[in-house]
Amino acid sequence: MTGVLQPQSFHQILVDWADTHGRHDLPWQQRPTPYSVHVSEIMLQQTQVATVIPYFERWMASFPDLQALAHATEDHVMHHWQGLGYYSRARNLQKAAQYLLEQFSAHYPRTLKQIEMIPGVGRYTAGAIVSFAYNERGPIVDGNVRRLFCRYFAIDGVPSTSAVSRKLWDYAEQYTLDTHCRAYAQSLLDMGATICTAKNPACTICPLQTSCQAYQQQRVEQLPTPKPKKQQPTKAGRFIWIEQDQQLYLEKRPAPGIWAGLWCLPQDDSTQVLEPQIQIGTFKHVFSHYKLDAEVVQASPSEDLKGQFFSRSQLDNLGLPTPIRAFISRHFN
DNA sequence: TACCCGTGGAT
DNA sequence: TATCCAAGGGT
Repeated sequence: MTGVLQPQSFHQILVDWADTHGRHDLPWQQRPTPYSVHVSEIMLQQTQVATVIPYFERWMASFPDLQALAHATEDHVMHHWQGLGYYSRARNLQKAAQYLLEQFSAHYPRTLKQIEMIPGVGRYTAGAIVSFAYNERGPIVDGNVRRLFCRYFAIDGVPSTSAVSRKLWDYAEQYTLDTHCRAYAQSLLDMGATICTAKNPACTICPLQTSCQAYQQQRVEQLPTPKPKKQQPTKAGRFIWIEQDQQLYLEKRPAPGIWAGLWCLPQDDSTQVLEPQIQIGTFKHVFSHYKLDAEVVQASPSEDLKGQFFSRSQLDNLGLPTPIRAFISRHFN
């Protein structure tokens, strides 16, 4: 039995391990700038690396810098985010570009505190930007670090609770040195992604095995403490199909709310149906916190339509929710 | 604190 | 098929 390593040793072991076994070829690791790091970190929130890569490439080609993003149309921005989910990330990213343009003349601030004031940037993302873009000291706690630390230090309790979260950030502060900052931050993420994984962790080849407290206690599979989950409700939804002259009527979804900023079939939230309606079709969709059981019914154009009619080719340049785009592609034309 | 906010990969 | 969960932040 042995205790945990001191920060210096811990740091060196991870940096050395990552030099050989870490990831070095991800698109956002090539010539990182504050902007490219910022974009990639936002896209990577709750989203797998493989999913992000093509989105990142398209984004950087269309919005190569803060100016391009700040001046882009919202529709253009949302079209680039279509399918990634959590669409407030995209709207916040553009807000951030406008904020940085106005407040900092398109130069990212240098301090963690200032970076954390950028719309959509929290404590983790601020630390990541400082680490990856500036190669300066920026503690990070994300899902990877959470898993690694909960196991390495044998931290009990649900990580999202304030007490455990505070412990995790305390360890992050204590174990983040001011040397090899970029490599260390990346090593934490790589360890979490390839060794200290949620399922079937590769303890046998882990460079921290001998001092990992969960490993010594044979509790690797039990940590971090899983959050008790509640059953998600199923909601019924009704969407309206209005077609005229080979064009389909869509409305832009308001913020806040689901699919904010995306174009969508108008939703009918009234509970009572006055008359039998012609049904175009149905679809089901699963969100992170509820299920949607939807039907789409036909209607005729009325007076006060707030949205617009679009031809099929025009739809290609809009941001639409994934299940709505799928439904339309099955039923339009 | 608890909930809101999407989608798709992995098992 | 069901469940987990993947570089979180805002309210």
